[in-house]
This record gives sequence, C-alpha cells and structure tokens, in this order.
Amino acid sequence: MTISLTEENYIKAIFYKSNSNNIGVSTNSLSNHLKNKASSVTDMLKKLADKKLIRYKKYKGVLLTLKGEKIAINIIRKHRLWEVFLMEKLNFSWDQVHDIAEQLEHIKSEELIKRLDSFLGKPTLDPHGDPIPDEKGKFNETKSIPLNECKILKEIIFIGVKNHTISFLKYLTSIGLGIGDKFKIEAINDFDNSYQIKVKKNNLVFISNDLASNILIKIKNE
Amino acid sequence: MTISLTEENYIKAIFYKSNSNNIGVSTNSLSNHLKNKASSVTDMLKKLADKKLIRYKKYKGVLLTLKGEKIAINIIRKHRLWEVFLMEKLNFSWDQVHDIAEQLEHIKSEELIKRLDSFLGKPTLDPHGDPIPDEKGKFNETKSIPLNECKILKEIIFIGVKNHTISFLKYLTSIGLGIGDKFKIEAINDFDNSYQIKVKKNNLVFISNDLASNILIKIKNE
DNA sequence: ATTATTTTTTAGACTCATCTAAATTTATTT
DNA sequence: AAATAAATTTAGATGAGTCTAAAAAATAAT
Repeated sequence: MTISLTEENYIKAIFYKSNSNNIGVSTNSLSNHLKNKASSVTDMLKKLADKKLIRYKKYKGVLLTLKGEKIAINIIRKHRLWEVFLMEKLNFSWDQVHDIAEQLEHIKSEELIKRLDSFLGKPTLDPHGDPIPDEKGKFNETKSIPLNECKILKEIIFIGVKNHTISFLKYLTSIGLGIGDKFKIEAINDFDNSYQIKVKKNNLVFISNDLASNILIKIKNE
Repeated sequence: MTISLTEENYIKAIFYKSNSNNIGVSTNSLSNHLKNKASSVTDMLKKLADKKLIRYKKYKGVLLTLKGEKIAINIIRKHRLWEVFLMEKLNFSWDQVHDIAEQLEHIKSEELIKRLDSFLGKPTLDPHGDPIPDEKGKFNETKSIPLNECKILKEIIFIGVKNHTISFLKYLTSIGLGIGDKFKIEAINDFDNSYQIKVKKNNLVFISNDLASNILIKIKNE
C-alpha cells in the first residue's frame, strides 16, 4: 500500500493531536493544525479509514490504528534524525531545521534512515530535546518537567522545549540557552511565579512563569 | 513562482534530452523518458511554456529557456551532491544511490545545498563520474572519451559511465572497476574491436566494444 | 426541553496531472 | 504529388486533494 505525502501529513497531525487518554482527535483541531478546511479533513479521514490507518466514527473524532501509529512514529523518527543531521553535520541553528526536516521526513527509503541513524551515532534526542524513537518505534522516555514545576533553587539541565515556534527558539538562543546547557535557579518570585536564572557566567535572566512552562528541564543529579 | 515536483521532472527530462545542437526535444522522446503518454506531455509543455521555462512551438519540439535551464542545472546539482553524500557518508554502493537521490533532489532549500556542498568538500564529480555544476551552474568539464575510442595500449583512468543502469553498474563492480580506478589495456582485438584490460592485480577482463562505448576514460598523464 | 450555537458532514465545483480516443499535422513511401 | 504511416495535439474523462455553501448532528444555553 502506498501512502501519499498528504496522507502522511494527516497521520502525523493525528498523532500529535492525540492525548494519552483515548479521546478521538476532532476534525476541527486537525483543520486548524493542517490549515485545511474542516470539509477537506472529513474527506481525508474517510480515505484513511478505508485504508485502516485510523478508526473513524462520524462526528466522533478519530484515533490512529496500530498500523497508523507505526507510520506516524516512523515519520517522526525520520524528521528528528534529519534535524540532528542538519544541526550536527551542516551546522544549522535549531530554529532553521524544522522546515527542511518537514520535507526530508517524507523521503522513502528504510535503508537510508538506518544508515543515517548509524552515521549520526544513533541519537536518542533531537536538537529540541525531543526523543527519537528507535527502529522499533520505541521512545526512550527521558522524564523531564517544565521549569515552572520546579520550586527549589537548584542546578538544572535544560533538555527540551514544549513550544517549538521559531521566535521562542531564537529568544532562548539570545539569552544563551541551548539544549544540554546547565543553569542555576537563583530566585523564584512568589508574587508572579517568575524565575531568575543564571546561565554560565552570563548575567541573571528573567523568565516569566509562562515562559518557564515551555522550558523542559531535569534537576541535576536526579 | 512555484515549480511543482512534476514540473521539475519535466524540466530535468528536457535538459537530459537536449542535444548541443539547437534541435527541439520531441514530445515522444519525453513521453518515453518520463513514461507518460504523449498527450500528457503536450499538456505539461503548454504549462511550462506559459511559465516561460521552455520555448514551445506546436509540432516542433521544445527547448529550455535560460530560466528553465538554470532550474534544470540546479536540480542536477542537487541530485549529484546527494549522491556523493549517500556514497561517501552513508556508504551506499553506486548502484543504490540513484533512486534516493531522485527524491532528495526536490528538497527545497538553497541554504541546505550550500551547506551540503561544503560538508562534502565541494566535489566536482559525482559517484558515477558525472560533473557537478557549481552554485552558478557551471560544469567543470573533465574531457573524457569512451574507452572504445582509445586505440592504444595505455594506462587508463576510469572516470565515468555513459550507461547508468543498475545492471551495468553492478557488472562493473563485479569486475572490480570503480570510479577513479586505473587499469591497463592489454589488447585490442581487431576482429570485433573488443578489449582486454587488467584492473589492478585481477585477471584479464574481456570488454566488448559495446561495453567499452559506455565506459568513460582519461588516458593517464594527458 | 426547546432553542441557539458550534462542530461536522454532504454536495457540488475547481485545479493538477494524468489517461483514452479521435483529429490533425508532419514525415515517409511509392 | 498522392497515399500511407508516424508523431503530435485536441477533446473529454478520471482521481487526488482542495474549496465554498448548505445541511445535519452534537453541544451549550436559556
């Protein structure tokens, strides 16, 4: 069975919109995410259901089948491996890689991905700190928490972001924060739950609670 | 102006079918090459002419405009750079790279190609010995001749192939012949113009004239 | 529990790239 | 140069993926 580029993008969107609870993804949320009209989404959902890639009941939203999930995870694996390639080998900055990886993820060749994976040293995290599933589709879960759930003044490792917008990524770069960096929480302001952190020898940086909720961290030595 | 993947493939096909003499490429030859019906080709030619990518007169065949040629050369550049990447970095064999490069050549990002080029050390020949045009579209012409035009017993450098079919490439590999290899013409049989060559310490290999016409060589120290 | 609102689906139309079948033009024979 | 063959184009149709506008179903509000 062949799966078109468009179908792949729908499958990926459904995967991203799926919550761990088994509630179907709504037509509208896919419509927003894919920037297509809801009616177009409905059409495609019928097609994907025919192919047994999703379970779809009219008006009830949609869930991936095992087959569909496998495909989604494989696309994500390809996307993230290419992102690693673009940053590590071609020295792109992390806010530049997404659009290119969005294209590369659709290249069809299992052998290519296998070799790319080896070439990159079988990485388990992409440049945004997101886990890269292995050949079997298994995610190496690195338990991270958003910075705003950390209420103690400790040494922190920055391991990922929740918000992937380019402006956010650029902002982090501008304050000297990159994946893997260590920083220290110097103060937590209880009036607005904002943070003051110190990255390396840089000055103190002020982080709003909202911002902090999009920064994924691990507490050092835990 | 956006150019679709399909349009890119037509432009590339027209480029490959163009002879240095200014004779238009026929609808039928494109039809064969692209494995589309002639009527489909006609439709697309009209479209490409509207976009000023080709010059097209009904029943008279087709030529690329400067704009079209630029695009064709850029696609070829991308194709060949990716082939180098696949062989040099991912250790694919030269008969495996074409199909994957056929997909990769359509990835849209000038920056990507610029960086890939640098990463690969700005190569001027691809793994099949075909020249890689530079950013400006200039081909580094390495004047090569087909083996069957060489009538003297000399040391030879194998620099490319004319026939790119997988079976031919596999055959060359099987007799121990790879791009850049040196070999010696041991004998030229005048009854059928076939060749006997010696690759490294291997046994003598028999090469028919037909085969020889598809092997591009340079005579050593010339 | 009716009404109003939002979400989703259906119906019909459009573009892109393709096809088949028929018509037309060009090239080749005799 | 007329007849035949080959190449090319036109006309009309199809499938994929999208759209708008209208209908139907689900959800929320009074």
